[in-house]
Amino acid sequence: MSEGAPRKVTRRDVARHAGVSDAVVTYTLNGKAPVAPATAARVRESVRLLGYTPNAAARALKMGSARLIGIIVPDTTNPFWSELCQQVESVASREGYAVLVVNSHDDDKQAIALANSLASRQVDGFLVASIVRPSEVTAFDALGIRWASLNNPHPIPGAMGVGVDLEQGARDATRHLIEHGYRRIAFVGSTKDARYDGWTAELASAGLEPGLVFPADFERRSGYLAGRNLAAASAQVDAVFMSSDQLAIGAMRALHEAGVGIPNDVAVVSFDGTEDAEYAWPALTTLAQPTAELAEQAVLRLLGAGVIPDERPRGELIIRRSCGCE
Amino acid sequence: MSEGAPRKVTRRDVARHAGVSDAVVTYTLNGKAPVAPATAARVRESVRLLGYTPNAAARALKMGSARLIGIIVPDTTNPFWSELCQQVESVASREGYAVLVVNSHDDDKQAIALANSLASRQVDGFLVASIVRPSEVTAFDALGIRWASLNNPHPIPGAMGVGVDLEQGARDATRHLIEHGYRRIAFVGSTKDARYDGWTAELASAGLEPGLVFPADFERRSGYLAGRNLAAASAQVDAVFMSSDQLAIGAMRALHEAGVGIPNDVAVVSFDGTEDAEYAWPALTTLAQPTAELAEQAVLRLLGAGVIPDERPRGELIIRRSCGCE
DNA sequence: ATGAAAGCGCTAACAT
DNA sequence: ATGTTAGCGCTTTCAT
Repeated sequence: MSEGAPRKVTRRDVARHAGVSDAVVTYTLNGKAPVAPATAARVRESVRLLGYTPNAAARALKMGSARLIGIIVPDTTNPFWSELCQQVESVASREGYAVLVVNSHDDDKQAIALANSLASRQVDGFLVASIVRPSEVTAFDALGIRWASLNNPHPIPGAMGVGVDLEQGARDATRHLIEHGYRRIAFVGSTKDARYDGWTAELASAGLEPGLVFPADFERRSGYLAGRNLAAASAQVDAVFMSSDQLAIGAMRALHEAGVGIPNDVAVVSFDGTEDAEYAWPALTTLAQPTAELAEQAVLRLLGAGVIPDERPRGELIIRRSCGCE
Repeated sequence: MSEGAPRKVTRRDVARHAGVSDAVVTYTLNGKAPVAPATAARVRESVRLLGYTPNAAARALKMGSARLIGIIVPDTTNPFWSELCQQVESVASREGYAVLVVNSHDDDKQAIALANSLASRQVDGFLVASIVRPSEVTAFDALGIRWASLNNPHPIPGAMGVGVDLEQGARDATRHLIEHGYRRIAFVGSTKDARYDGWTAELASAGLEPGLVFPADFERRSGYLAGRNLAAASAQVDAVFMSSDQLAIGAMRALHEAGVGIPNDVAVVSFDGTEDAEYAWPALTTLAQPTAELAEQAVLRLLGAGVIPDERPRGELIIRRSCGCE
C-alpha cells in the first residue's frame, strides 16, 4: 500500500510549471479551444512530470455532472444481474461514464434510499432493475434526474424502460416443449410475472390443459424447494418451464436427488441464458436474453443519446439437452 | 422516467427558507455544532419541504474525500468475485462509504488506468483483487492513495493486503482426499498459485507420488477443457483437487459427458465455497473462503480503522458428495 | 447559538 | 492563442 502522502497536484501547479495560465491547461486537456502546439506539448509534459490527475469532484461540481450513472439491482450475486451489470458498465465506459452499482435486496424502502444517495452523488441518470411500484415511480421522479427501468417483469406505466418481451420469450420456450410432444407442461416461477402469462397463453393456444404451477422467486434455493414438489408430482408432468436459469439449477438438484431423469422423466427449459445454463447438468435449453442489446439500449436511452429502435429486444432460444434435443 | 427538470435545491435555498444562514444548515445536518432545537426543527422541515439533497461533489471537493472506495476485480461475472464485492459493499456501506466496482479483465494496463480513474474520483482508497505485479505496485503507490491487495494468489511484497492462506486451504482439501484413501490425486489450476504449492506439499508429506497436473485458469470454460483431458486420463486418477468452484463445474461437465462417474471413478474437491458449489451435480465438497471476514478486514485496513487481527483468515472445508462422503 | 466569508479545483465566458 | 475571473455547493474558522 501507500501512505496518504502529501500529494495533490492541481491544475494550477501544472499551469505554473508549464508557464501558462490555468485556462490553457484546461484547453489543452479538454481540447475545447485552440492551443499552440508547442504550448500544448509543454503542458502535457508538465502533466506527466507532476503526475497530475484531474479532480473529478471539482469537475462534477462545476459541470453538474459526475459522468456517472447508477444502477439499482436486486442482487449482484445473481449471475443474470451481474452479467447485465457488466454489459452496462461496458457500454457506459465506452460513452465515458462510470457505473455505480448498488444492491436493493428487493426492498423498496432501500431502493428509494439508494436512489437518493445516487442523486446526491450527481449521477447523470440511473437504471432500476429491481421491481418498481407506483410509489417508487413518484419518489424517483421527484429526484429530478433521468431514470429508466431495466428488465422489469412488466413495463411500468409512466416510466421509461427497456426490457425483453418476457411474455413472448416464455411462449417461444413453451412452444418448443410442445413441439417436442410434451403435453403436461408445468410452470415454476411467479404468477405475477409476464412469463406466467406467456406460458398460460401458449398452452391455451395449443389447446392444452393448464399445467401444474410451482410458485417460486428467481433464486436457486427457491428452485430447489419447488423442485422437491415437482419431483413428488413428476408422474403428472412431462416437462417444465422454469422462469430463470437459477431456478432451474436449484430444481434440477432436487430432481437428481429424487432420481427423476432429465429430460427422460421430465424435460426442462429455462429462461435467461446465463453462462451457468451452459454448464449445468444436463446443459440447459434456455431462452437467452440479449443482455448486450438491453444494456446498450438502456444506457443510450438514459443518456438521451443515439438512435433507439422502438421495438423490444427479443430473446433467443438456445437448444441444449435438458429439453430432450440431441 | 422524469425530465432533467429545473431542479437543484441547494443548501442556501434551505437556509433562506428556514430563515437562517447557510452555516446553520450544515450544523444541523452534520451535527458538528450546537443548534437550538427549535431552529434545527425548522431547518429539517425546510429540507423535507424543499426535497433538498446535499451535493456530494461539492462536499467531496471541500473535504477531499468522496466517501467512496474502489475495487478492481478481474471479472464481476465470476461468482466468487461478485460475492466478495457484495460483502465489501456491505461493510463499506455500514461505514458510510459507497463502492465503485470496476473490471480489469485481468489486464494490467487496464488495471493501472482504472486505478487512475478511481484516484481522480477522489476515492478514499481502493482494493485490488486482480493479480498485482511489481510494476503495478509502483504505479499504485504513485497515486498517493491507500490501496490494498485482496485475495491475491501470493502476498505482495511491500503492499498491504488481506487474503486467505491459499496454500493451507489447498492442503486441507487435499488431505481430505487422502483420508478418503485416494492415492492418485490430480491437480487442476495454475502452477504459479499458492494452491499448487499446498497440493504438492500435502501429497509429499503423505508420502504420495506427485499427481497429474492439468493447467487451467479459474473459469468454467478452462475447467471444461481441463476436464476433457482429465477424463482421458481418468484411469490413472482416483481424485482431483480443483483450484476453484468454477473450474470444477466446467470440468464436471466434461466428466459427465465422458461418462466418468463422480465420485466413484474420480472424486473431486474444489475451492472457494461459492453458492454454485452447493447446486452443482454432484454437490461439491469445497474449501470455503471466508468472504465476509475477508471483506471486513480489507475495508477496515483500507480505511485505517478498527482493530485488525494479524493472522490470515482461514478457509473451512465444506463436505458434500463430490468427494465420496455420504 | 448563529452569521460572514474564504476557499476546495475546476470550467467557461469574457477580455486581450 | 492566452489570461482573468466568477462561480459551482459545501465546510469551517472566526466573529458576534
